[in-house]
Amino acid sequence: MERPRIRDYFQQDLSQNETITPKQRAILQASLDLFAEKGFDQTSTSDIAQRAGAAEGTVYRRYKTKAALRDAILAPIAAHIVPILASDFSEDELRQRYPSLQAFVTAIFTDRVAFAKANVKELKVIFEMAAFDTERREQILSQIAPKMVKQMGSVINQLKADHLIVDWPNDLILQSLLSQLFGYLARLILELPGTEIEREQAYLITVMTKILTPGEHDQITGQ
Amino acid sequence: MERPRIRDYFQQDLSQNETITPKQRAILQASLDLFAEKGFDQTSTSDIAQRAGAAEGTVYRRYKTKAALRDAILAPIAAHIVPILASDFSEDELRQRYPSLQAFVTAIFTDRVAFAKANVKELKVIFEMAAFDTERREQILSQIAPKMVKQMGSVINQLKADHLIVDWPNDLILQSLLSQLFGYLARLILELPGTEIEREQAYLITVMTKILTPGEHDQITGQ
DNA sequence: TCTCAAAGTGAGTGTATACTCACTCACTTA
DNA sequence: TAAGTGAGTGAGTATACACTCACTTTGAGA
Repeated sequence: MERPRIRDYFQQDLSQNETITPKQRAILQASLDLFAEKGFDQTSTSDIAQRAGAAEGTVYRRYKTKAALRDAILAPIAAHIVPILASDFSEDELRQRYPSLQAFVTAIFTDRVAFAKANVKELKVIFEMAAFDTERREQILSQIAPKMVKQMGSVINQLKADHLIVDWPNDLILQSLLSQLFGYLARLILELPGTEIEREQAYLITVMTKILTPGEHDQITGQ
Repeated sequence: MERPRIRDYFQQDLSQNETITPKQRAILQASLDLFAEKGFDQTSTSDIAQRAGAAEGTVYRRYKTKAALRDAILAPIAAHIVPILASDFSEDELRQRYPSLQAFVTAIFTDRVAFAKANVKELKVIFEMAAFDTERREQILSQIAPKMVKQMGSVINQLKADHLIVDWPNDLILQSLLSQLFGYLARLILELPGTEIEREQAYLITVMTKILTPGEHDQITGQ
């Protein structure tokens, strides 16, 4: 495995923002926690102040509005976390040819799942935003989607050329893989009764491999 | 196809509630639309009154609180729509043995997808609730999940006995199928750039069939 | 020890909005 | 036609909450 610890990006980014005081850090943390627990609208600024052990005025010292506070939380997610989850590959990885399909699937998804697990709260907040802020959703998607299609696309094309995977349109392939990934993440985020997570993860990889394996049933029906 | 028009349940249920006046119906419809467009918290009762062409007082004549209004919308969804989507089969269908895997998958999902399409707004509202109302989510799930596991389980067991599908644990099979279904629904609900929906639907069935088809790669790895 | 700037404070303010209530009006029944 | 009923109304109320500002505390540098 040996891949860089992706989870650090977030911490990094938060502390890079000039010098952030302990109080302000507490406010960010409390906001993130409360937004994830109750949702943005259900969280009042006085809730935040209370949880952070600060006065309400302190919340407004750095962030002019409640929305700006939310944005300060979402910014590093949009800037680092989402691209990582959605598309970024190291150059090494892109150039590498995968010996087997299973190797590819394992390489791509293992660290992403681990990363998502480490950032459940952030994902919850960003999903809430994505659900009703149409404009912002489209903005983020328009940045992510083409990159993802392009980067994943080149790997997929390689695998296709090596006859390691099924010959379907790339967007359809991506859709079914992402569905599996998000189905799994949904269980994490919503804390659904998730028997043994380890077993699910192994299964996830098996299913994805199976979807991609070339075979006789690959013709798309009903066309 | 020839299956009963499931989408009528909702209309039915709404009008069954004693005698509902046109104004009250307009208020329910406006609420549903606005909740789906902007979310529950972003919608004020005066918004609703305005959209419905009624006075704000009229909103409160039948529904004592804004939350009660939301519940009046969610109740029929929880009572009919979600069970239909999630589990209910006609007795006929349960007794029937499916000649092929593809026939099974097609039968199960075609009408569900059609049904979901016809109820996008309702699904959006119920998903919003499910995201942050932990208690209610668990309540609904505890009603639905066992029924689904039991009903789908018996069909799955039959198919297993006939060696038509892979021999995985039922919950894992359900999870991967539902992931595909919800991945598809998410595109509908969020109105993501969805090239041609017809193609996607045919693909959905193909992928599900492929996941279920028995084969050599079926051993779950990393166990 | 004093000074100054920045961080922190919390009582106070304006506004949005959930909800109420005294009233009107359309309609039915006697 | 008179009385009664209940749906509909919208100005009014109480409250919660985002945001402000005059003031206090902290701590680094002289």
